[in-house]
Amino acid sequence: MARTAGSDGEKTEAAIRAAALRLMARHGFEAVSMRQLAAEVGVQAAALYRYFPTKEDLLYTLMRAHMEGLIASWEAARPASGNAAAQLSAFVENHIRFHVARRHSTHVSNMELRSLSHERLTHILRLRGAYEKELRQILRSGADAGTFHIEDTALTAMAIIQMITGVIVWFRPGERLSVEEVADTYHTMTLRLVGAPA
Amino acid sequence: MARTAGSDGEKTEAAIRAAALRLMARHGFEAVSMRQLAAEVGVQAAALYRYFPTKEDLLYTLMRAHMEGLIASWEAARPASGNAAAQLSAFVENHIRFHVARRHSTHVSNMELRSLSHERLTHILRLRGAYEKELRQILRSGADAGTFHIEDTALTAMAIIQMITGVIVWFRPGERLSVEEVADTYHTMTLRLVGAPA
DNA sequence: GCCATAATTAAACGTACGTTCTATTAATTA
DNA sequence: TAATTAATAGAACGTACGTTTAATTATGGC
Repeated sequence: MARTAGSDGEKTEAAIRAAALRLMARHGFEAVSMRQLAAEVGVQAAALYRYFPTKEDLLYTLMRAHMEGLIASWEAARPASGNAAAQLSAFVENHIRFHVARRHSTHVSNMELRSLSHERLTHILRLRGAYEKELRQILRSGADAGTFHIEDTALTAMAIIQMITGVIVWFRPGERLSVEEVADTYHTMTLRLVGAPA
Repeated sequence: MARTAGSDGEKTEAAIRAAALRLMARHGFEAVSMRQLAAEVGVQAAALYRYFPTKEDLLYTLMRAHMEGLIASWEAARPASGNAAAQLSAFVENHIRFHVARRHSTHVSNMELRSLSHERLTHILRLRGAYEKELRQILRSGADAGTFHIEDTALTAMAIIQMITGVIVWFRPGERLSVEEVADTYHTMTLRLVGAPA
């Protein structure tokens, strides 16, 4: 056999991406073979190479899409003006909503950095750094205005990011709490964490 | 060649453990081959099988040691009495000190759970659950006493654990901040997070 | 209906993997 | 010093990996 009836490049590529995220989130990048991925898509392994030149290219594409999506999401959600507390609330809410809606992608992006080449790792880390800088700026502006009480901006930013990213480790949609409730509680905790008045 | 001059089982096993933690923390469990590990130890791959029957056994041994060490460390550090705030401070400080002192072990224990068999995964998660329960009890007692203001105990416990475990992602000893300063700042942030009075 | 091209299969390549087997040497005990 | 045991080396086994090559079939424009 060769080309199959109804085959379509765009659909196949999308199916590969989705299957890769699903499998890699569960088993890890190294543990997922190209044959296993192809089987999940319903295709032969060689067909994957029409869309991604190497396995690492596939990983890099997925990670870049995740980070660029996160940054774009924040740019769309960021309040045009408003005080630091409002900006921080928007940041926390956007972060949690984005990650909960993309569990697989988040797991892959957080766990598989070490499988990237140095060059590509650097690029992904640059994107991540730009995103985290947004949070540091919010914290600094709140501290300057006297709204927040912060000992160390960089350290507090890392603490907040780790706290709110960690949601996806335990959160399961459809269980005890809804995304809204979770986001709301984290938002409250974050504001207390930075010493903002209730 | 066969047995080498000065070879000693205890030393070799300790060397294997240390090398495994170092390599697996950097490259991940799946990416480290038994031959690579053996080379790091200065031994042939077959020699590893005298100490660990399979690669997964090695991982399990390392993870169990990490979790049991963490629990033992907390049991030794836990204040015999004292209010919830003091207990929480001790918990945060112990957690950060323990993990910073065991960077490699922590990375492996946090990242490689999916490489364990179901049975062994369950056992490690049980240990982790027991440890986290300690924190939830502290939070609950503080909330009951009116010292803490907590919306959701389980959620707050996860948020705190993720925040303080995340230290090892960015902390590098010998740089800008000392472990003492980091632990101190996290301790302050944690108390604010649970609404404890300054 | 023909032709260019897009999409895919089937088979193969070389390599590396986890693990096992057997032989060999060092240390320990008697 | 002889016998026993502990610790390792070296080679091999079967399997699975990422990737490449060549052939084959479906699709869409004329």
